[in-house]
Amino acid sequence: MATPEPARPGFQLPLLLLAGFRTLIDDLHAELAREGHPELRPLHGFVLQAVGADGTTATELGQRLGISKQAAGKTVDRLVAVGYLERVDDPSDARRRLVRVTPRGADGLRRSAEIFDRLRAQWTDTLGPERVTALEDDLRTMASANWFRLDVPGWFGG
Amino acid sequence: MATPEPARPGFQLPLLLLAGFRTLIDDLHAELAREGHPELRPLHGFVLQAVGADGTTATELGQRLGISKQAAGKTVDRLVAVGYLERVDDPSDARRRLVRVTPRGADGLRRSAEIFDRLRAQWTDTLGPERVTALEDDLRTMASANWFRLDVPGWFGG
DNA sequence: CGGAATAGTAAACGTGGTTGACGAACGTGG
DNA sequence: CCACGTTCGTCAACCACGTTTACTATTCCG
Repeated sequence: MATPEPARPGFQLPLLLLAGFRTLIDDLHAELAREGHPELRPLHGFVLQAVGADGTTATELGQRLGISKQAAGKTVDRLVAVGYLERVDDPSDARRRLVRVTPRGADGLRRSAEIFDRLRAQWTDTLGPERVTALEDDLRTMASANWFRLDVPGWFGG
Repeated sequence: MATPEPARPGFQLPLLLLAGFRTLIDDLHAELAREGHPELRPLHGFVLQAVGADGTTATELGQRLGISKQAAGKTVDRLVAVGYLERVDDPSDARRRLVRVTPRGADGLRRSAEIFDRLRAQWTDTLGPERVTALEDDLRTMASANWFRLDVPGWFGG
């Protein structure tokens, strides 16, 4: 047992996927902080994206993100506190409280999209466009994506 | 503003990387639970891997994982509670408490490696071996991996 | 109109992190 | 040889993000 375990090939794939994701997210938020959005946390971009331009409710947001309505509500609370979301009463249903993106939230969302585009351009500059699209195609094939709805209205701007 | 935003290409890359990672991790833990390790949580495999065969201390574990020694200590507590790690006194330094993988922990680690190998084989069956190695190579190129030390002794069994 | 379904909130809890403080043990220089 | 500085572990308080259970208020519908 003094000899180290041999390297297992399967271990590297998840680590590399995670490292790639973390690299993109870390770069994104470093740049977002530089552009005036230091409070934006990694999850917030997904949430803002899931709220969408038309607004939504906490319950529907939870369904879109694959989390409970309570968790969605608490996340909305935090984003309201930092000024990226707002809650308004729904005049047509007194039970509902519409969640909407504020102008500041829309600015953060727009900048996030631009930064992600630039980061992807860095990947295509280094690897070549074909390699990046091949990588995306392969991940689309293998990632069952049953843990959240990629095709939900609001994701990727529809 | 009634028209939806056009789809931004940069948004998809991080989502796909995350989806790929989550798919692997979810499949791993579903299989681990089937094989007698339902308590093993996604992070635990990384921690067991980082402890390594020779054991380590909470402080060094924190450095390997890029987290504080307090966080590493609490994670070790949880893994001790479920029987995957043990703490023993260091006879050569009364301040230190060595953290070691128990036989049960070693079993979970071995099964994780085998399951990851099988999952990677599924990827090569679907995409072809060249595509998977190309994907890994490209991620190695782009993932700066400055958020944790991939080359630390203990990671990937050396 | 009354019961079922739905939206939101509240409370308690678990997990995984942080920072600050502190005692005990180590090691080294005067 | 001993006092001081460093290191290891832990405690406490806190935050982010998620869960389940329980509850109220409102709306929908037979």
